[in-house]
Amino acid sequence: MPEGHAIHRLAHELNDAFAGQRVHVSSPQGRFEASAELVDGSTLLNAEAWGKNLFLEFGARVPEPIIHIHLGLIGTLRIAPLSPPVGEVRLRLTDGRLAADLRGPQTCALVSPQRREEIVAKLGPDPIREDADPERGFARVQRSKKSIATLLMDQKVAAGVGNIFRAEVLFRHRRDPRTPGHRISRREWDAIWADLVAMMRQATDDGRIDSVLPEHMPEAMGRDPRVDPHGGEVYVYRRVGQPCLVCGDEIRSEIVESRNLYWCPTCQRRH
DNA sequence: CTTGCATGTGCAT
DNA sequence: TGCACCTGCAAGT
Repeated sequence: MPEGHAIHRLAHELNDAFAGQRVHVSSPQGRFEASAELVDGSTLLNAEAWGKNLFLEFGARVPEPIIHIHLGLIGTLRIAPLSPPVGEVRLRLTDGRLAADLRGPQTCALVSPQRREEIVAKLGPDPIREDADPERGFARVQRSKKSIATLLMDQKVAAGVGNIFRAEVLFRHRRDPRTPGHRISRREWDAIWADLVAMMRQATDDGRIDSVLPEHMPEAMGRDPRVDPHGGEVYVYRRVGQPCLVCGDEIRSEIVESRNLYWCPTCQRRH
């Protein structure tokens, strides 16, 4: 579920299902019960995504209560026809026809508009948002000795980018993931940013990450047509030991800062 | 049945 | 750098 595109998609789905309506808000599991009661029966004004963060704005009270949700690694939020909750449902929104169930989030908290601004202020530009300023991301990259792979996972550099997008965008730009940030030129950053915008917005529309370009389609390379469990066609993500779709060399992986990093040692060089 | 792993983050050491 | 946390699923015993 949880890279930025999935959160933006969820915001759209929640708005389509509930925005402008009064909703019943509950916490079947109980862990969010007191806060759920405070907004129960009020109108969902808007659901908005910022990077991997989701904000649900409710009316009928001043200041407006906002539910801040971050799915973390394992959280899910799914909308389905109303039926009795199954398992550990932290938060449920329902209009009587559809129900949105939140499970296993890293964060589900009632916050004030001020608090929400503090959370947003800590984030860098989000490629999916129209208001994003890539300059802020480049400023951090340019003065850092950290690798571009590490920097792309930094939410202050590009909010919403996760392990799949960082691996795929670096492949698409033939860039060695270990290249220090200060060696990334302005021109290259602009190209990487533009690609993140394109890939992440497409993924938001599609509900899956397809990074492989038409000229490298897996069929042409004799690849097993089964797509990765994350639900898309990728060049390097989780393809350790398999042949690169471009050069045929074996895709490598290494754990960097406790996350798996994937890359093609032949296609991705320090140039 | 048990273990390990996952598209993530923050805090302690 | 390591670990805790949140949950579900797949693979192993």
